[in-house]
This record gives sequence, C-alpha cells and structure tokens, in this order.
Amino acid sequence: MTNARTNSPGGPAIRAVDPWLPGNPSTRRLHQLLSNEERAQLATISSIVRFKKGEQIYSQGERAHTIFNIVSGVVKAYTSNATDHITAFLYPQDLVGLLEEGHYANSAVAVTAVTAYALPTPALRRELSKDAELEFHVIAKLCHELRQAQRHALLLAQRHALTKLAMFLELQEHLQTTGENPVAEVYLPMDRKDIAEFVGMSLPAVSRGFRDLVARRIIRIRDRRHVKIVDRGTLEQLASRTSRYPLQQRRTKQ
Amino acid sequence: MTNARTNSPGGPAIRAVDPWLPGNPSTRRLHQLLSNEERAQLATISSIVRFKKGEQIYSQGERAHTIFNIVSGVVKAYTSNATDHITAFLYPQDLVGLLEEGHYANSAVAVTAVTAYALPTPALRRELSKDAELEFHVIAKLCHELRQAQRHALLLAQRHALTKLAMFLELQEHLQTTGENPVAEVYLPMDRKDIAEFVGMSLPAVSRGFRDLVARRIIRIRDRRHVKIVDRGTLEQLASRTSRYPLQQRRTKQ
DNA sequence: CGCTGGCTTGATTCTATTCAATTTTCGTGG
DNA sequence: CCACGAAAATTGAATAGAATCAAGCCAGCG
Repeated sequence: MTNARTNSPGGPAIRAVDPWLPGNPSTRRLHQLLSNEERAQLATISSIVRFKKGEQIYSQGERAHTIFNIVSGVVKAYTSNATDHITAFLYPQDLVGLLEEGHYANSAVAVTAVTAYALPTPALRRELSKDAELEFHVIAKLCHELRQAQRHALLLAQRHALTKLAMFLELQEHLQTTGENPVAEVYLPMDRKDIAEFVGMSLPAVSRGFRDLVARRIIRIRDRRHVKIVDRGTLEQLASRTSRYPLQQRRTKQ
Repeated sequence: MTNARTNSPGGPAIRAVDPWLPGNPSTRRLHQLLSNEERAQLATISSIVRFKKGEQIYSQGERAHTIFNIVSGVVKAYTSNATDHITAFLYPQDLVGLLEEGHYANSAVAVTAVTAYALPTPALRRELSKDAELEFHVIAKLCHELRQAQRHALLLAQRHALTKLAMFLELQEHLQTTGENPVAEVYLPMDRKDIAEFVGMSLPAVSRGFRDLVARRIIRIRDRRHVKIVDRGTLEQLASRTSRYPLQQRRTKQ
C-alpha cells in the first residue's frame, strides 16, 4: 500500500440515490451528493492510498482506524466465515470499511489497481459532527448501500442459474452507468470465481450459464471481462422470471 | 391503522451495535443508542400508531411521509417484484420505512399486532439537523441494518436446507436476545411461508427441514411458533457447514 | 361437526453440484 | 519475442438435493 499525503482531484466523493426529497421512482438517478466545499473539507483530513490488483485492503476483525472512499478501481468485500462469500463489489465513489465496534465487519481486496481516499475515523467523526448536511449525505449513502445489499439478497434468493446471472449483469451494468449513456458493454473486472461467490453458485455453473446466455444470443462475450448485452428484452425477462412454489396470492387483512 | 397522538412510554428507541468506539469483537452488545433526552425530543414530533396482525403498513412505491419505529410486535418487509421475497423481519426498536427518492423502497406488513412510533420525515430531518449526536445514532443504526442485510445474504447463499434453517434460527434467536439471558425458546411469530420466503426455499422444504432437525434431536418444537434449541453444538456446526466447490485457498498478493 | 387455511408428507422431476479431465489464458523467464 | 508453466476457465458425466405437484392432515373456528 502506497501512501502519499496529497490532496488530489476534487477530494472524496459519494454517489447515491438521494432518499429524501426528490422525484419520481422511475427516474432513479445517481447523484454525486457532496458539494465542492464538502469535498474540499474532507480532503483536508484524508490521504490518498493505492493498492495493487489483488492486494488486501483490510481484514475482518482488524482494529479499524480508516474508512476508504474509492477514487478509481474496483474492490470486493467478502466474509470468509464458512463458505467464501462476496458481499459486494465496490466502485468509485463508494465507501468501504464498514465498522462494527471499532473493527472491520468484513474483508476487502482490490480487484483491479485501486486508488482511494483514506479517511481516519476519528477525524471523520469530528468533521461530521460539525456539519449536519454532510452527515445527511452519509445517511443517504448508507440507505443506498442497504438497498443495494437487499438487491443482492434478492439475486441470491433466485433458484435458476440464468436468472441469477441475468440479474448480476443488470446489477453490474447499473453500477457502471454514469449519467445518461447506457454503456455499450458491461465490464466485469472480477474473475469467474468471484462471480460465483457473489451470485452463490459453483464456478462451473457460472461458466455454463454464460455459455448458455451466449448460445441463446442474449449476450456476446468479447473477452473474459467484456460482455455485450444483445437481447435486453429476454435478459430482463430472465432476470424477473417468476417460478417459485406456491404463487397463491398473499392475503392482506383490512 | 389506529392513530392516537399520544406520547408514550419513553419515546422512540433505537437498538444497534455501536460501530464506532467501543470494545471487543466477541462481546458485540446491542445497545439502546438514544438517551432519554433524545427519546423525549423525538417523542414530541411522533405519534403512536397501531396495526392489526396482517395489516399493511405501507407499500412499495408509495409516497413516503413517515418512518416507523417499532415499539412492540414484529413486522416483515418484502418486495413483490418477481418472486415474493422477504427482506427482513423487524423487531421492537428497529426502524422501518426505508426511503428511495421520497418513496418506500419495499412493502411492510404487521406479522403480529404492532405498536409503533410514526415519525414524519420532514420533521425528523429538521430534528436531525439540529442534533449531530442524534444523527450519529441514525448512522449507527443504518450500519447495523446493513450488516444484518449482509448476514441475510450469507444465509441465502447457502445451498443446504438445514444450513439455511440453522442460520435462520440463530439469527432469530440473536434478535430476541435482550441483554444477557440467552432465551430458552426461539419465538417464530411468522408462518412457514414467511420463513420460506425469507430463507429462499420452498414451503415444503422448510417443513421437511424442521422435521429433520427434530428427528436429529437438534431442536424441539413445542408448537408451530416455539422452537427450543436442544443441541446448540450441532446447530452451529450445521450453520457453518463448509461444502462449496473449489475450496482451493485464495491467493493474496503482497 | 364440518369447513378452511396452514402445514406436512410422498413421488417425481429438474437443475445445479461435484469430481475429473481438458483447454485456454496469462505472466515469466529464457 | 517466444516458450513454458501455472492458474483460470471450460466441458463432460454422474450424483445429490431441492422444487414441484398433489394428496392428506391437523387445528382453530364458525
């Protein structure tokens, strides 16, 4: 881990859907929540750190002094409790380093080369307590991550390999969509094993899944890490495939 | 929904593990985070609401004006997107009513009779912006819910019915543990179908799962909703059963 | 007392896991 | 730059386990 006490392009940034006031549920837009002033303010207490591909960022249970804010690159967060399980893939403008009583609640590894701001928790706390607006932004981000985790859970609850993979691709695409343009290709920085651990299936099943999606002309694979969605209609249909035992309507008294 | 503008026993309360300063990872204690003053303060902007068993509390996509803080009873949060899927069971001192751009991000139904504080979001925002400490507590609670969601995901990623059920029982037991005493019996307020939707298996599979746990003398079932854990050792072993394809160790450069 | 809804159980089918063998990719050193 | 070796990914065949469909059971309630 390289550590250089430099303030750099703009300062920390947080990307999320604002839970509070705004608009209509279909337009769900990701915003950069911090103002330039806030970013500058946070920059004063943060330092830039770099990690090589595959490098450990922190480990579960370690004393936590730092929260990270990704500038570039991709990080995976995982728990190695029983079966290895990837909790989330984290992209630029995400916060990494969830705490639990002053210790990290999961582990994190750089999937690609990563640049990040390191925010010392005590200084961060101090900064937050000075600025309610800033604190709101953190709350917004946490709500966002919570929803994200719930979508992940929804994915894991699916029973068909293709459904899971379809949802996975849509998730990744969504994460990579900045602003308007709906990226031509989904970029998959992680390897197949990581995907398997994220979607909760075996590695061969992931492999077969991709093969089948290609065979059915739903996606095209340029290269292990670049997937083009050819037939979005069918993909969405797969992703929301409803086939679960008792589809008897649920009652709602009153 | 009965609505009575009364301030009542103590005011809103939040239960969570404090992410920040404290202690050691094994002791992980759930605290009541709000001081009496804070609770009183929140009580002034909140009203008490009651829901009957089975009553809808809010629905996904609705304009959200209110966040709920459970006083007594149990709530289930779910998405009905594709396959029905229960996101979480919520207990007293939890916050319900996750927002996304001013709309509810999921639906909620009372599993038992429920009493809750209704906190109007604008007033809540105002109150929060006046009090940084209070805001910290909300952040702490969100971190807690996030971890909770990740545990749920870990459960869903398991492939064996018994493993899922074992984890489920431990989760519920943990939620019901107040303070020191490790409750004699786990109380399951939800029906088998709810459990099925939470753990991501079919209803018959849940039924068989419980039957097998009983047959193997790991639990005892007094009544549909009261389960006693007899052989905690084996249960934990099941819950952390490691059987997943390529258990080759993962490398970590540097 | 019989009905209803939640729950259990049985038989079959389906799909992903597993184990194993093979191919491809990629990084490294000659 | 190419050749090699190791890691990643793919593929095949057999198996295990849960979903599904369907029938029966039990408890609570009018």
